[in-house]
Amino acid sequence: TFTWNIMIRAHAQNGAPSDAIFLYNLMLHRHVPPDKFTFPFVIKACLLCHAIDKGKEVHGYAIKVGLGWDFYMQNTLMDMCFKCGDMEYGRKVFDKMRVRNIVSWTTVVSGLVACGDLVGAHEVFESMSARNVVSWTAMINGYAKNERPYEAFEFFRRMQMEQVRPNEFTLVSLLVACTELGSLSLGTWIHNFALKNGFEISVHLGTALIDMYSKCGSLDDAIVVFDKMPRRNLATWNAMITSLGVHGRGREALELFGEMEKVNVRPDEITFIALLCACVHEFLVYEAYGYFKYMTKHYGIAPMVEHYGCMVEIFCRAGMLDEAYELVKSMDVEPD
RNA sequence: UCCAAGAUCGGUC
Repeated sequence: TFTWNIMIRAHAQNGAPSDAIFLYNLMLHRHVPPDKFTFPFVIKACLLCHAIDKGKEVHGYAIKVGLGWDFYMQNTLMDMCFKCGDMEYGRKVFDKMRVRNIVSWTTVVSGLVACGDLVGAHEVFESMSARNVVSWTAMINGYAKNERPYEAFEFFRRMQMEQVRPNEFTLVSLLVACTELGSLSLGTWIHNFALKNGFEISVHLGTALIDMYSKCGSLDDAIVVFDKMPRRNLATWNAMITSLGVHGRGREALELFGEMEKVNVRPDEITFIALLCACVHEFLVYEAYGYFKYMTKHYGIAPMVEHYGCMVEIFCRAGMLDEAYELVKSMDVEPD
């Protein structure tokens, strides 16, 4: 059973959730008894496959073998229900739980947030007897993502009054709220707060800072953050390239792309949207077409409607209406 | 061996 668990977990966590479910089926077929560790892995795999019915079936089986009481299994099941959009069933599982821990409550809060039910999430949140940093961050993130930045900060204030220390996730959510507000001063305050409290400028925090500074109008601060970051990932590079392009520094955006390739970060479709946008701003028709072709030829990325949109725009601005029309006719995606 | 929260995807309308 131990070995089966390891294998199921490995597949569930490495982008092969259907193989994990297959292994589970095989396990039962060979009469290997699953234990309490098996079920959360399998249900997680069901979540990743959006196989909500299979997840419910696994749950039923867990109950049958007497493991229906397990926190981990029940919490994972709830998480699956909410993330697959089945709010009612998620709540039903929660209501039926005889004992709940803080993770159960927080899972419901973040599940309702994921379903867009901020009112319901808030209600559950207020009825919690204890809240940790994850519970608070789930609410803050919900408000930040749903264009309610003031409430995000109101919860942050309450959280501090209750002496709960924010973590990196909290700060990233607050930066999203700052970006929403367009408030450079508040964003800078969060940045200083992070530095004062000993937070490393990690990949996530750094990328959120670059995005915030750029969208709040301070490209220079974004560049400083980018240059200081000890580690960067694809998203970091995309954020910086996008920012340069948006601020009319398209040439530098293209140069930065060259650096990105030099350090062997593989660009994605978003990188090329950023590059084509940079070309649009600088009227670089020839370069844009070069990148458009290069994207597919060198990286095997199929152009999306956004890429075509950039190309059409740049052709039109250059007065090359025939080229624009030809391109639209050749599209293999639906025009928007 | 197990559970919950986070970032980049433009301009325009």
